[in-house]
Amino acid sequence: MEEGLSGRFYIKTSGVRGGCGGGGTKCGRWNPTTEQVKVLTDLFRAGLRTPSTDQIQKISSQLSFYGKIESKNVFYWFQNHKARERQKRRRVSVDNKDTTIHREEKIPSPPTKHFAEVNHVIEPAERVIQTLQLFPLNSFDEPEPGEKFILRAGECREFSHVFGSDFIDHPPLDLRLSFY
Amino acid sequence: MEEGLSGRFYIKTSGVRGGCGGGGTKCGRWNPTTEQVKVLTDLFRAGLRTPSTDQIQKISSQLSFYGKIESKNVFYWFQNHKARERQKRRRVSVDNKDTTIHREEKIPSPPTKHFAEVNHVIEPAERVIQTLQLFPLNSFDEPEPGEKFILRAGECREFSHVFGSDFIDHPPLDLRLSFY
DNA sequence: CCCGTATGAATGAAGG
DNA sequence: CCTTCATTCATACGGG
Repeated sequence: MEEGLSGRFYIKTSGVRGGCGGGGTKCGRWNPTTEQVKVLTDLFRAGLRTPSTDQIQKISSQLSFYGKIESKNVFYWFQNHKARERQKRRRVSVDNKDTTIHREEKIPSPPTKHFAEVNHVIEPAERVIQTLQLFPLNSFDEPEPGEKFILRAGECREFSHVFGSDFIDHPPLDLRLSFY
Repeated sequence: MEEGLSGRFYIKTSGVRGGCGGGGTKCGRWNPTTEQVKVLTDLFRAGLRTPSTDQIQKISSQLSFYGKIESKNVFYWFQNHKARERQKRRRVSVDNKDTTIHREEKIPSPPTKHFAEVNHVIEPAERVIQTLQLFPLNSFDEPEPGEKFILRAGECREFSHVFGSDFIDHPPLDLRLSFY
């Protein structure tokens, strides 16, 4: 979607916050104008993926007409755009792969409060206990200071202890999540 | 990005918590069910901060049992959760240091070079109509499968067709961007 | 209804 | 090229 202007019509040319347009304001980060985005997108659509330094220069120059912009912005733009499209594609494709165990249509869970409702009821349907064997390997970043655990690659294959150690209200199974 | 997102007239779902899927309602954004949130939170508490693509897939699959969900939702969830925790932590520490004062000064990002900012400003004097003759040579990567065009070295010097092919609203010039 | 807050989503910028 | 961080935008909600 188009940045913050998705709906708002306020011109982004003049940065509201972090805007660089204002008199002598230093900008935190480039905020492309719609025109700039458009051109970049078109170029991308046309097939441009990794512009050379030269091209970046030119594009940047051209786009500077629409607003402040630096070469690196163009560089990053393509880099990000490409990477994200790829990632999106990756995720989507996998999502499509029906990895899901859609049993039946989700039962409309009416009660949805933030904290209340701790005890989730297991529907009288067939109950399936599936093991969430995530974390086959490196998966954890160092917890922020103060974190209780530090789980790292290969050290944990399940969250048995984790879930068991806390006041989890899931059925106290390892990282098994009971579905029904 | 382009995203078919109606930036404006979003027809957002009725807002049945976590029940976007039910009844064929179209949802604008994922609304996690309590169970989903719970599991995610637990995983987070357990120390998981940045799940790999793989893990994201698995988690997503598991959670899809509780309701509609895509991998990107999981991805974003962790991204946001981590960021916000950090942000909160930061706020706190700042608060401790200087209470009341809302620091507005945003130290312009440490001069992280990298790009020899060659950005030259186009003099308002000379009116130039520069042709974006990009792509003098290898500039395109193979488009992801599904890409419409495949422009390669030397094949295209301008994007006339590109721009002309769409509903561009720029002044309908080739890839010429008219500067004054 | 309007507003404040929590949080999903997007993306610029880096680092590796 | 990949992954991660910071920031910002857009909503969903609940309260007044």
